[in-house]
Amino acid sequence: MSERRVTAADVARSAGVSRATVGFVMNRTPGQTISEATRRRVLDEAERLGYRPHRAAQDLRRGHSKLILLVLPDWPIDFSMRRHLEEAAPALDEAGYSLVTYTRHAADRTRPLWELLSPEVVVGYLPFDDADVGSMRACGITKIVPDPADPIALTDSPAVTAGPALQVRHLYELGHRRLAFAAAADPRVSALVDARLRTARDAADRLGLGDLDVRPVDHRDGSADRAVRRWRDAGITGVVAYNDDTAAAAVGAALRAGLAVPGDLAVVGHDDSPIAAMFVPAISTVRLDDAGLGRRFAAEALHAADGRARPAADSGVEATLVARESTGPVPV
Amino acid sequence: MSERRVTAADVARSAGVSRATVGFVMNRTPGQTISEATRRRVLDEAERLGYRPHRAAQDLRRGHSKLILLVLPDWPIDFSMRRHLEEAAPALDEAGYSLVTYTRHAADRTRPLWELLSPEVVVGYLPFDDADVGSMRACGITKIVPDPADPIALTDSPAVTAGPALQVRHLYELGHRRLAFAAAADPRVSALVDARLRTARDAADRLGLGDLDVRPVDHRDGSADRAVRRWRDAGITGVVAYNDDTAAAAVGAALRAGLAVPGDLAVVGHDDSPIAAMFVPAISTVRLDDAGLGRRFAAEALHAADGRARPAADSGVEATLVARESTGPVPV
DNA sequence: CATCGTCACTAGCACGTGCAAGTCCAGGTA
DNA sequence: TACCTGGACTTGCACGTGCTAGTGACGATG
Repeated sequence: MSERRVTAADVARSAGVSRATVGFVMNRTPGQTISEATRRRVLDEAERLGYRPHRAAQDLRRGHSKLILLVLPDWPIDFSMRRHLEEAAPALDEAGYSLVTYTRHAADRTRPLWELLSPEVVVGYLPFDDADVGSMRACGITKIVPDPADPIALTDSPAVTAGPALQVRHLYELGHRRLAFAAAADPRVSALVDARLRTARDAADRLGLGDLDVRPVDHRDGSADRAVRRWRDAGITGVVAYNDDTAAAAVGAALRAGLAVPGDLAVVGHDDSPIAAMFVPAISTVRLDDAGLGRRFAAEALHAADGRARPAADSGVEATLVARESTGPVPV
Repeated sequence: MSERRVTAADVARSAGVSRATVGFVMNRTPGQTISEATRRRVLDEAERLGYRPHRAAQDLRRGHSKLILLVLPDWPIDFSMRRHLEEAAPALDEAGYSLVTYTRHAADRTRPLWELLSPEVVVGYLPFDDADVGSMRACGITKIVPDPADPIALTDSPAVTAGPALQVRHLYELGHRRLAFAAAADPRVSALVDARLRTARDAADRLGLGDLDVRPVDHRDGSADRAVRRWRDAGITGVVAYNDDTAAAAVGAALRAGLAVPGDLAVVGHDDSPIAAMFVPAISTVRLDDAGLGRRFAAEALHAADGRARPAADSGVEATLVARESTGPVPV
C-alpha cells in the first residue's frame, strides 16, 4: 500500500538530469534542444519506472483539463448517436483529448459535471440555456460548442436534414402520393422531431405532394392507434416516421388495426436502429454515416479547442435508404 | 476574454482574512474554530465574487478527484443498465461524488480514462483483467470495485439471478414443460448470458424439467431461424430468452416460420426494454427494480470510497414478471 | 585574444489548493 | 505576577507540472 506515485522528479533523479529536462523530453517542447543520448536515457528511465504525468498537476498548470465534455439530453439515446460517439473518441484521442459524455437529467439539482471536470470544451447536442452558460463561464469555460452567441444546434446540420428527404423520396418512388408524418410524442425530443419534420415537408413540397398529416405516435397511450385509423380514413398510404421507434409503433398499430404493411400502409423509419431490422415486418429506414458523423463531430470539437480548421458544413454526411419489408413491393 | 478566475486568495483579500481562513470556512475543516462573524463574511464574499474552488488544484492536493468512474463493457447498453445509473448518480452526488461512465471499446489503444481522471474509485460491470488493474495501480488508484483479489462480478448478484427464475416459473405455470434458452450470439455479452443461463437451468431443474435446449439466436445470421426450426421439431413450446432483443429475434423467426406465438411457441424476454412493449405480439418480460439497483450500486461504490457500511447482498433487488402477448393464453 | 552564437542543459517560479504548525491575545488559574 | 489554556486566526509548505530566464561550455568569427 501507498507506493508513492512516480513523478517527473523521480525520473530526473534516476536519469541524472534536472526535472526540467524530463519535462522537455516528455513534451517535445519546441525550441528546446536535447541531445539524443539524454533523450533516450530519460525515455528509458520513464518507461522503466512506469512514469505517468499527473493529470491534476498538468491541469492545474494548464488551467483546464484536456477533456471534451459532451452533454447529452436525457432522452433515450438514439442508437446512431451512440455510434457517432464511438467514432469520435479515437479521433479526439489522437489530438490528445478525451471524450467524456454526460447525460443531463431533468430534475437535476446536482452540480453539473463541467464544474468538476473543468473540460476545455463543452459540447451540447442542443444549445445551452443561459443558466448553463453562466455556470460554465463561472468555471472559466469559454469554449462552448453550440456557440451561445450564435446557437445553431447540431440538429440543424445536414446530417439531420438529409434523412427525411430520402424517406419522402423513397415512398414517392414506390407510388405513394398521400403521406403522413409520425412524430414522437415525447416533448424532450421535439427539437429534433421538428427539424426532421421540416425537412420532410420541404421534400414533399418539392415533389408536388400535399402537406403531410402530422400525428404523434406512441405505442403506450393509444395515439398510434388513433393516428393509424385517421390515416386509413384519409386515404393516406405512406408514413414517414421520426425514427425507428415511432415507425415500429405505427407499424404495430396498423397490424393491430388489421391493415397490411406495406399493402395498406407503408412506413419508413430513421436511424437504422436494431428494432428496425428485428421487427416483423422488417422496417425500412435511413442509415446515417456514423463514422463520418463521428469524425465531423470530433472535428467540430477540435475546432473549438484548438482553433484548427473547421470542416466543411456538409462533409462526411451520407445518408442511405435501407429498403426492407415495411415499404417493400411485396407485402408480408 | 481572460477574466482571471476567482481564487480563494481573492475571497480572502476581499473579506480581509487570510487564505487559510477561507479554506477552513469553505471546507468546514474539523478542529478549526471560526467565529460566526468571520464565517459569514467569508461566505458572503465568496458568493458575491462567484468563487468556485479549482478542481484541478483540489485534486492535486488531495491526490485524486472526487469521481467515481464506471466502466461499461462495449456491448449495446442494456436499457435497464442505463436506468440504474440514472438512479445512482443522485445518490452519489449527495455524498459529494460524481459519476462518470466510460464505455470501453475493444480495439482501444487509447489511454484508458482512469489515467486522465484519476478517480477515487473505479467500478467495473465485469471484473478487470490484470493489465487493467496494473494500469490503475500505476496511476495510484487503489479502490477498484470488483475487488481484483476477490472478483465477484456484478453479474453474480441476485439482481441478475432473480429474473431467469421468474421466466422459467412463468412458462411452467402456463403449462409449458419443454423449454429452451435463447442465448445472444455476441461473444462480448457471454458472461452475462452464462450467468442468466445458469440460473434458468437451476430453476428448471428445481421444477423437475429436463435440461434447457440452448441455442444462439441472432436475427441477422439465420441462427434464429435454425433455432426455431429445431425447437419445433423437438417439441419445445417455451423459450426463455437472454434479453428482449433475443426474445424479439426468436419471436420474429417463429412468425416467419409460420408458427403462432404464443400458440406454438411462447417466448419470454428480460429487461423490459422498449422493443418488448412495441413488438407485435408484445413480448412478456422481466422488469428489474431499477431504482433499487441504482441505489445499491451507489452504496457499493461509496463503500469502496468511504468505507461506509456495505449494503446487504440482496437488498433492493426486485424482479417482476410482465406478462404480455408472447406468452399470453390468447394467441394473437 | 575578445566576442558572439549555439548547444545542452538547470534553477526556480507559478498554478490554487489543503492543512500542519505557528502566532497572538483574552481570560483563567496558582 | 508568572504561567497556562484555548479561541481565532496566519504563515508557509507540499502537491507535480510547464516553461521562462538563465548558465556554462565550446566552437566560430573578427
